[in-house]
Amino acid sequence: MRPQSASFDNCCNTAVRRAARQLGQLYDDVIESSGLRSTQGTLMAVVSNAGAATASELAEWLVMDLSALGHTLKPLIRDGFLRSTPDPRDRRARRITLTAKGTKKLEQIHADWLIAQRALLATFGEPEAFALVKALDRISDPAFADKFRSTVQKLREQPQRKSG
Amino acid sequence: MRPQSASFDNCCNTAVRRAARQLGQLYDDVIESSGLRSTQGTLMAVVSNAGAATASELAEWLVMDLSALGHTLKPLIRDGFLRSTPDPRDRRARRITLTAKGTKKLEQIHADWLIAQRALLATFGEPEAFALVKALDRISDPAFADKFRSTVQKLREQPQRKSG
DNA sequence: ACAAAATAGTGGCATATGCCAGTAAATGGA
DNA sequence: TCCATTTACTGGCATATGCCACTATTTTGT
Repeated sequence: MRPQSASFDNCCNTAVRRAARQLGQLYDDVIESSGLRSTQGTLMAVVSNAGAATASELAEWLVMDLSALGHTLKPLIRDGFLRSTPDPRDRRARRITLTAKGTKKLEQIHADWLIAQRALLATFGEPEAFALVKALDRISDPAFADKFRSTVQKLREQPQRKSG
Repeated sequence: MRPQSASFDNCCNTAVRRAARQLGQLYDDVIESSGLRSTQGTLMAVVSNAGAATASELAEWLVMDLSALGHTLKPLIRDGFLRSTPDPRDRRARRITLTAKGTKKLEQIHADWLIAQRALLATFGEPEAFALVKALDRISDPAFADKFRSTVQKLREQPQRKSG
């Protein structure tokens, strides 16, 4: 099979999803002994880093739908790794924090993650890996989304204008 | 919030998943009028390109679990875009093909996808976009997965060896 | 102060994706 | 030929993720 239909060549969306599946499988295997998935590890790391953020804040950083985040938080709360406590100053909001159990689990995951990180740098190349993360972060930037959307808008208003 | 916990800095897995969500939302919006998601568009494009591949072959190219692929094929078959016919030469296998309806739908999606592709190249930069796809394709290559796994193995056998 | 609008979450439904167990068929020896 | 193994798929269960509708609060405009 050719790498991809000529008509849909170089589709960044296709490529990024496929790579996400590949990396997900590789990282899941590495942290397998923790009993958690790499997606859950990421979520706990972000929660830990944020300290006591609201679901909205976490969703924004993760570029994730708020309700989707709520769904993914559920098993982690159910299993005692995370806690969701009402914010006394805004009774609509809840603050997401790590429990003691969650903190310990995150440390365990971190040890395994280090292996994965070293393996990635060694097999993909350090500068290449850093450049890749940088490019991906640029795509995840809300400013990129804004620019993309307004460009789509413009392209739709004046269809394929002949150059020259 | 800092870009990410210092301890989990430059996690390629986290970055690629986040970018996948972002691009997914952007591309889904662009092809929204088709009634399909960009993941489904990708799947149909791959099926079209493959001609009459088995689920196993499609799953391999997509770096996707076979049963996961089976699940995602279901709604497209149910809605008449794809067809799954038994292979007479190997009665375990089934050949996945586009229906006439699916072919027409894919053409419609392609027109929208072209807009998204032009917008991506314009906002992210052409050389940067091509380089990104190339890097992602390298990660999706089975050879990369093999190298990664064997490196993990080695790192586990001889933990952080002091250099020098 | 009050009503309209914005914000924060939750629950339901649908697709996306993975693992495991089970079925069916083909393949590879002895 | 016959059985063990491998291959192709299917179904069940769980998480991942998004959209929409709904509830509860807070904020805003007058």
